[in-house]
Amino acid sequence: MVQIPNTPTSADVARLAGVSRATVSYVLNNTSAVRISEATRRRVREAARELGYVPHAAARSLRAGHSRMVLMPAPAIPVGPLYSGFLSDLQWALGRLDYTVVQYGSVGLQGDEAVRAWAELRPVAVLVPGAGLGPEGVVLLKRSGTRAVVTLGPGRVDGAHALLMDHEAVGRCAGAHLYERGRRRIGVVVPVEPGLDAYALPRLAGVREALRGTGTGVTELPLAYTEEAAAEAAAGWRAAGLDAVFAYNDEYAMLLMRALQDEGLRVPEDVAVIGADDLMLGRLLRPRLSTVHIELPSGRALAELVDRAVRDPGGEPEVHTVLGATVVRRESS
Amino acid sequence: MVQIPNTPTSADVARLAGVSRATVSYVLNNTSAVRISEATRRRVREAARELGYVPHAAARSLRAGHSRMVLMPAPAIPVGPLYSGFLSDLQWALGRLDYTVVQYGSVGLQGDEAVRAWAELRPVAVLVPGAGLGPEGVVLLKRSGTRAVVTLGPGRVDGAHALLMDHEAVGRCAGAHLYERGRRRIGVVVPVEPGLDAYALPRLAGVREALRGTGTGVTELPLAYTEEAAAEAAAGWRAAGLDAVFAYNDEYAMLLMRALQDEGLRVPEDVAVIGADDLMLGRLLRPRLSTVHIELPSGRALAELVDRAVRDPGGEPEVHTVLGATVVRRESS
DNA sequence: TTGAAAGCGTTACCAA
DNA sequence: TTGGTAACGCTTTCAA
Repeated sequence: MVQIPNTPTSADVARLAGVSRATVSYVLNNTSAVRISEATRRRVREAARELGYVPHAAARSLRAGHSRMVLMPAPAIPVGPLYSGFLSDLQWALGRLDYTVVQYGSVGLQGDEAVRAWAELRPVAVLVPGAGLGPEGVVLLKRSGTRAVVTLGPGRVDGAHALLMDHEAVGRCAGAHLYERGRRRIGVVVPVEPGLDAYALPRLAGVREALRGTGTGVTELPLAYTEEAAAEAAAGWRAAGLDAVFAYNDEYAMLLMRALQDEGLRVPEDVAVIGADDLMLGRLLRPRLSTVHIELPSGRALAELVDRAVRDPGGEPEVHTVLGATVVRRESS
Repeated sequence: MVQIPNTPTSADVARLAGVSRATVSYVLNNTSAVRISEATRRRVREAARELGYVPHAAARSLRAGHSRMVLMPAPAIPVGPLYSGFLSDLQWALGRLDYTVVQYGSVGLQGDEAVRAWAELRPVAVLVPGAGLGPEGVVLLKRSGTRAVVTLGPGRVDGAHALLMDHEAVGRCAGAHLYERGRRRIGVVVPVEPGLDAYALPRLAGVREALRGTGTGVTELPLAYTEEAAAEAAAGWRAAGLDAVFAYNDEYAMLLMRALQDEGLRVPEDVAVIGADDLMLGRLLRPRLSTVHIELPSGRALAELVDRAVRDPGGEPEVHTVLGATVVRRESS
């Protein structure tokens, strides 16, 4: 008869090896404060291997009073290659520092509820992209033992470290560039898709700021990511009389540029188009798409910030302005 | 003097409310087997709120002997909108069933090591995309209490449930379509980027299968995702004499199509091009890009599979072939 | 060099 | 209606 195999515990390993649980712990954790004979070590390891023993992280961190888990809410919207690469880097760098990165699927959880769910896991650090965390959230996390809270997004939050992703700078770049190219009636695409406002509105504000006092008109253009919406926007273009558009990012730019061309407008003669994110695909269009190249912070730098913050939880919150924005002019502007 | 606030435990809540820890647990978990007076309930809740009490998930699952955590390794490569959407759906659907989805950052961990790291968290279920899990991994996970292991990828693994993503079908679709359009010398792009082989090779195999016995030549085309690589491939095109190409996906297709056009080749007259994934951007090209539309399983269906498997861990592994593939002919083929 | 035992925060059983 | 207590798996201090 087949025995349903119960999950082996360190006690099982101890029994099989003929030692105490303490000894098992010493051996498997290479505790240097205690000398264990080589023979015993082998017996223990062998027993662990034989049973397929895997330590229980919950029990361990319960006993230890802390974990090495860095928690991030999983992004709810599709992220581009830029951010994906950054995430991979970050995971790698934190892994090197012996942290474990875990993305928590918060889909469907609302602000405070989500924060409580994160806090239940007692992560040593929490990294929050975007703007979904308020000061109360930070307090709640710290109360439940989180040693470092880092936001990465447009604004800073009281009590948390911040990597300020200055999306206004993206808009400023684009706005200044279009102005310099002689454009004076500028449209700015603001996607209607939910969840993008956190980036789109600062970009719009950046354009406005760059053009303040120049007498240049800035028009907000809500746009859905569909061909129909783009065609509609293009159809009304001549009436609106815009001579340039900053299209939020390269994808919206490609969509809109095609619609404009189909409407018989010449790019860049009649209307200049610029995107953002410097996607490879933008170079393939004709005319080649101008874009704002965005430089994210290195994963290593962020990992080091996290590590510093964890080691000195009482320290002043660090605030870094990251995100380099530079115009890459191609042919569409 | 400011007291460094220790994380409040249920004992603290009990003390403040003047009741026992047991009562606190009853109230906060709405245990229906026990009747607690409304006055006590209020006192307990009030105390919990005041202290900012958040239960300790590790302690809870240690006591309970199980958790509701569904673990997935975090994808190491950028994923497109298709897969992102699927992930969001899945998280939402599992959330509805009261599971918590956690993506484990496995960057830098090798096969067995990664599996052990997952097992340490004692997830109730593990979902593994791709082909990184072997039968020993499944055994290890089950031994440490994982009630359901589901792979989602090209092949099945002993002991695990499988959602077979039949990428060969994608290739078969594309191959059959190109043949039907009269093409007889077909190239198939295989990205050189690491991590894509798991999808690219089955797609190639699918093309081969579709054309077996027809006397149609199938040529494997390694390609990097850069303009230079694409230009080089295009430069050698006439010599190779291929009259069609299935370009792995829409992004590689867009890249290659541009390079071919720049080389003076007419699409689709001289060479037919088809991609896969049905990205919006493919519709914006001229000629519009033909593609293989891929239908992933619904998040709800997978969530239900997971739930079934968790409830009946002894049951036979289910194997479902998912991933509907249909050709969307536009103008490039 | 090894073992016994305490305790981390919870919950569930059994008494009161 | 409420409280005491044991147990989950692990690490670590203290004692042998």
